[in-house]
Amino acid sequence: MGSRELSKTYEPHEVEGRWYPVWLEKKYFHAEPTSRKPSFCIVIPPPNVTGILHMGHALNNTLQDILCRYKRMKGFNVLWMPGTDHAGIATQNVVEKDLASQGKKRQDLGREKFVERVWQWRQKHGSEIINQLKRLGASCDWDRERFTMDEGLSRAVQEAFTSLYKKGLIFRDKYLINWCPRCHTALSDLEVEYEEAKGHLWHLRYPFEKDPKKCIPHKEGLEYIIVATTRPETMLGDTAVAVHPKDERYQNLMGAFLILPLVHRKIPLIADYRVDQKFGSGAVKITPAHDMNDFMMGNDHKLERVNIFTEDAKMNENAIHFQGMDRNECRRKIVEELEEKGFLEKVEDHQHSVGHCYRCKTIVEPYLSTQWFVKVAPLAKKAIAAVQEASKEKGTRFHPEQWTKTYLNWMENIKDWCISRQIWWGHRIPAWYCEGDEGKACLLECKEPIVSKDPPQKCPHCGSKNLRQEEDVLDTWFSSALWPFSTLGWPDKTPELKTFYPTTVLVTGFDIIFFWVARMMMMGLEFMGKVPFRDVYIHALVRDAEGKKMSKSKGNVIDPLTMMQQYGTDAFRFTLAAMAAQGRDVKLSENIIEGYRNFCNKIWNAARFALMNLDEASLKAPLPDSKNLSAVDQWILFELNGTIQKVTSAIENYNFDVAAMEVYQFFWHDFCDWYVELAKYHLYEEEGEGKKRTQAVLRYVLDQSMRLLHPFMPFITEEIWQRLQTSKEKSLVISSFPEPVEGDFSPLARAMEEVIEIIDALRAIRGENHIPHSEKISVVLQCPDSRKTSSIQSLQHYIHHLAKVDALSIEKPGRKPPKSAHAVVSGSDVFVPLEGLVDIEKEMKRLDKEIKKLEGAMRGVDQKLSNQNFIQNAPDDVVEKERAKKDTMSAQIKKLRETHQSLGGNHA
RNA sequence: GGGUGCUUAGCUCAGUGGGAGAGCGCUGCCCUUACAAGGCAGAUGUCGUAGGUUCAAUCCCUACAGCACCCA
Repeated sequence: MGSRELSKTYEPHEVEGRWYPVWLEKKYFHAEPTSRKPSFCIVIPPPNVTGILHMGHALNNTLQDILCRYKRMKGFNVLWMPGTDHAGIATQNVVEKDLASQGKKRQDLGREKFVERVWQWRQKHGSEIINQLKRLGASCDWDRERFTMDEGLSRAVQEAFTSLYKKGLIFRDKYLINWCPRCHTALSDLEVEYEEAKGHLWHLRYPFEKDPKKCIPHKEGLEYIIVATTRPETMLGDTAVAVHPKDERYQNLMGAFLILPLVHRKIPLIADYRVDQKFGSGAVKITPAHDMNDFMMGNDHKLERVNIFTEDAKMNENAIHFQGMDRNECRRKIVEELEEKGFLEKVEDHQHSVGHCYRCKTIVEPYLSTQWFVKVAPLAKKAIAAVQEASKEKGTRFHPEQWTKTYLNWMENIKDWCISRQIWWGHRIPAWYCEGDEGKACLLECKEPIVSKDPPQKCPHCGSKNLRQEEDVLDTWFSSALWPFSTLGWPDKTPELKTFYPTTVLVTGFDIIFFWVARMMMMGLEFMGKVPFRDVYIHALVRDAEGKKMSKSKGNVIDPLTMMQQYGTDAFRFTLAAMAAQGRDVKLSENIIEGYRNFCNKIWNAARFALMNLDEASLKAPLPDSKNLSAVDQWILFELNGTIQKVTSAIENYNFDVAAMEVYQFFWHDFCDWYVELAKYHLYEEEGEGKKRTQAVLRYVLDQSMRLLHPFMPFITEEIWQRLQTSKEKSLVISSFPEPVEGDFSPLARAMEEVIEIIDALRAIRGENHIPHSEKISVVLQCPDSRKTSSIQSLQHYIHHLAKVDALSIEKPGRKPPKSAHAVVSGSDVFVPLEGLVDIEKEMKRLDKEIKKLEGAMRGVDQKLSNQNFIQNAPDDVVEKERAKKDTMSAQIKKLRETHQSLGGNHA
């Protein structure tokens, strides 16, 4: 860092490798609960331990990092709690796949060896995504990194489970659950993804029982009833046919019996209000063991449940001669046989949605089995209230607010949560079953599971030591639900919990509001008595340029690591922030990132310019007292102050895109386009005070800009900022965020605005008349206001400098200079004599266009002012504004017309 | 079937009850000693359609169309 000079072009890699190790070494990201600063805490949405960084992570963590870095600079004790999630099914699948490549199955290893193997896998691959987050610049407190399967978090899981069980909020029951026949486990309702699929609707004939003693007489000729189904193979498990009780077609048939084809089981025709009369024939087959609606009807009508599948979704012993077949094969065979025997009425095409496992995409099977459930209704009640009654002081608020509805709607219709999984990788359920001692009968109570944090020594009922632990593990989301407090040390009463709970804000995507946010709300309120976070910021999902979800199979994945490699991390992060408009998808394409890479280059070169023009003395110089500052200095400080305010309020309100755009606009278009160009006059043309003052302001504004940009672009800003430093502060990470400079800069800033306007007008004349840059022009300014005249006079060197003017005369309004281009700005007239310079025709065209534009605007204003209702009803200031507008415009039009005429035009 | 959101410049998207914006792209000029990954200038919009509220609607309300997503 010896040299302050910067290389000619911005090379992100040189900069980005340098600073992160320093930040870590100095422990800038570490938070202590004993700090006296106000606390700010975010818990990271833990990525899957086996995962690699994708665009979703990149966006999610960039936004969190912006908040954390901003708050750190604002003087908060910032804890960004990092960690990873054990991702039960996903991780088990990955390791199983690895085993399969060696021709082995997990069963070959046995549970213990297999779990050991998964731990090895984690050891090897678990740090990959963490390193990628570091590459992104994430300012997490890595000393506190947690994993959902580590010891402390496992203890939290056991504590939570036993506590909920004791309260009756966890129970075990035989129920119809979603079963993945490939993963071999139960799934919660949320873990099933529905997809529209083209299928068929088979209309089957179910004949009535002929035995008159057991059969109510029915309409002549009606010997069978038609039922429609999308899954004909499930007919093997039918135990009834249901119709709507008011369906006229079946009125005299209620209570009749049917004979199930092929199986020859006698099943009743029942009446139930849940049947849709309009669907098919109005009669539906009821398969309580394989359909959720049928299951509920079966319960109410006390129907038998006949399971026809094995755990692999193959046909079991109840499937007569179809036993052993795969469910798809069975479907084909059964349809064939039904048709052969005359039971098939017809087949229609049918669109319906089919549930798939969210981990392996296999079609899930509604399956009857004994599982553990969380009774969520009582927990949801509090979680609803905490959001509904949220205020500044308590509860949880969603940003953008619209997500509140989504959350509440789901919470209010919540169903019990199936939490047991038949896999090996995860938190094994802390429940034991008494197997009883040999030759001794067990007590009835022994059938109850023994739920305990520590392994029980003996059965509390019969004293048997022959106990068997529950084989099932818990849904990964069960441990994730505890994340905001388990990571802070719960169930122990730690200082961390006291200082950082409730956490300040959760940043996540809308796809896991139900999976995760809702469940954390319930568990946080249950175990901590307080909401887990005060704010929830929901960001968009990253999609490709066409708005499609990125997926490997579609091949439209943009890899964040490639983008960082190619354009630099800072540019990439800034892109994500700039595109993170609330409530929208982020449509990402490479050329946008490229654009922000160019912005980085601009920053780099502006800094390069500054460093080339600053010496050691000016680097140490404080910002001069405001009364000593020039108009251009005051103007840039005025703009800086506005930018600081806008950026601050935008970040505070999670408007990351607004914050990014504001600072972009300021740095490029105010600082680089104008201030730097104007400053060159002082730096190149002056010596002494004027130059020194300009150097000090240049350094100050650049320094402040680096601070404003740092939360978005941590690396390049640190690099530049360090080179501006002479002592004191050690790192931008722990420096202070800008506050507006004190002083009223608006009068001189406004004077400067007028000068800028004049320069703009001259540039437009030059540009449209194609007067080359090398050609100097003479300018006549006519200004009726004497104060304005003197202010322009004192600032005229800027006009000379930026508009390449050689002769500038400032006079009272009078005779128009002949053969001149003419523009009207804020009350002054700008003339550029054109004789010998350009074709007069061009200038006439330009004037004509300008006049037409003004006339168009004038018409609108006139329309309003001639409307009596407008004059009467509109607020006075609005009317006044319109009047002033009209005056200015008509004066401008008049002047421009005159000039047009004087050049030979024929304007009336 | 229920719900939520979207429709603004060629593209991607901001935005507001009183004169339509940005980035990219496009056109012209310029290698002006920080930057050609740049500078200066310029062109482009019945703000989805039809009604309504209002002095005033791109913005608020209603209906419709199209698109996206969530839930069943």
